[in-house]
Amino acid sequence: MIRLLLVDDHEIITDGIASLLEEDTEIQIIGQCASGPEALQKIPYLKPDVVITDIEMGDDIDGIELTSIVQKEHPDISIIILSMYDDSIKIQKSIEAGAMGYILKNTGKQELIKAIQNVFEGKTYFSNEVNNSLVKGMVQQNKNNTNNPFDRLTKRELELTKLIAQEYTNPEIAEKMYISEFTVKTHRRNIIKKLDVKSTVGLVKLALKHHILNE
Amino acid sequence: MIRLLLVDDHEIITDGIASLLEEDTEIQIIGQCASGPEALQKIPYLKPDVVITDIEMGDDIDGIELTSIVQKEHPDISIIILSMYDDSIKIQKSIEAGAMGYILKNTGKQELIKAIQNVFEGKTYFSNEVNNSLVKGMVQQNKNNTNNPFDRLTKRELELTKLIAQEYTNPEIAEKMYISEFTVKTHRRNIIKKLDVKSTVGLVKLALKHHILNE
DNA sequence: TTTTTGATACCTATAAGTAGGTAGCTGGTA
DNA sequence: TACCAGCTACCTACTTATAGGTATCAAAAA
Repeated sequence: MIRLLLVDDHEIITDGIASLLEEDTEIQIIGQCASGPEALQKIPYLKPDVVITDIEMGDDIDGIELTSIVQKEHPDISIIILSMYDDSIKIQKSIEAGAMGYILKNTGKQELIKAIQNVFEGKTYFSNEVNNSLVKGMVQQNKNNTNNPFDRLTKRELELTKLIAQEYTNPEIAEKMYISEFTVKTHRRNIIKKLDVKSTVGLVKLALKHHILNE
Repeated sequence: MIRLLLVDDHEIITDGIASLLEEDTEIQIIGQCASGPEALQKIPYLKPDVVITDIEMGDDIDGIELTSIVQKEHPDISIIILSMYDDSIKIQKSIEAGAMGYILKNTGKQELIKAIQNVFEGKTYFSNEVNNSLVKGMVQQNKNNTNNPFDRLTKRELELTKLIAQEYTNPEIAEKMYISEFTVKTHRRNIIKKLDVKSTVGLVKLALKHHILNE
């Protein structure tokens, strides 16, 4: 018997799902919440096995944040995102938040039940449609990254940037690159100017964003 | 007519594919290379539309690096990774490098042709099997991230970390948080000690890894 | 009530980073 | 041959960050 909690600010959705699943002998709807805060309040005593939540909700806590909090406080609860959107960024953020499944609101009853059963068993459930959107979005994100600012750097500048991003100090970098610390400082200045960042922090952020280290 | 270049250090693979596609009237094999460097040498004069490459090759340049270089120097060429491995990390790195497709070596002829046609048309092609591995891997990676070092920080420390990662200086942070610069410095020291990083660079790297900014 | 933790604030001292400037040498290109 | 970019190196000057230490107060927990 799977204890299922539904979270969506549209009652018609939670009612619809409840109605859809009412004949299922293995799934028991133990509650319906209209918001993230309400869900967080009720989870400790309702003790669901699986939570299905929408992303967009009217209050401060959206479904992704809810997922993150529930994951942290109740790691045994499996969470499925139920969304209208197959937006790749949202899918990625849901996974990062700890969701075990992501299905769309046009999903049929059979797939819904499959998703619930899968995550209850500790597996993941992402529909083919969601998978395709995710991958297409990742490829597109990468294309939007095509204009790589690090292409503006010379070979030595790029080498030096990698060492900065690996937490070496100027004296350490000087030693590794067989140059003087004066030269390191000059390169740093040129790099920061070329990349139009405020400081080393901005540089490191950009470097990680563009995967200049193979990590 | 799609001009196709094959890159794999196992001749039996490139021969096999060539043989498989020889009856296809829309695809022309214009070359077979046994290594990344060989491919990079030949691409400028062979001018393929599509490159199919393995990942693991004996020399310094693997298929992912090859993809990255080809993408940069010849952005009109579409690249498909052909691999034995459905390893999520490799799939992600392939996408980051610029691959438009990823198929496994157990792929049938029809799917191979579909992949080639798709990427030639500027679309992506990732098999369902690859998609599922990618998503499962991403979820698993996220689970491995569960032990979030930032859980060790207090509320104020976390708030201050976010401001550091947003490139604010100590005086700026002091002003934003209504505290003295001395206190900022003390917090910084405590944070760096708690997280066991070398410096601000390490802190920013960890912060980005754990998505503490909503970017 | 006592202890602990978190937040705040300050001291001294030093290292590291930032920012402006200058200049010479080498190799590649026009 | 002349020019340019990249690399290297140094100067002055200042800001910022790091690192060690100390201490008080308030709130929460034991």
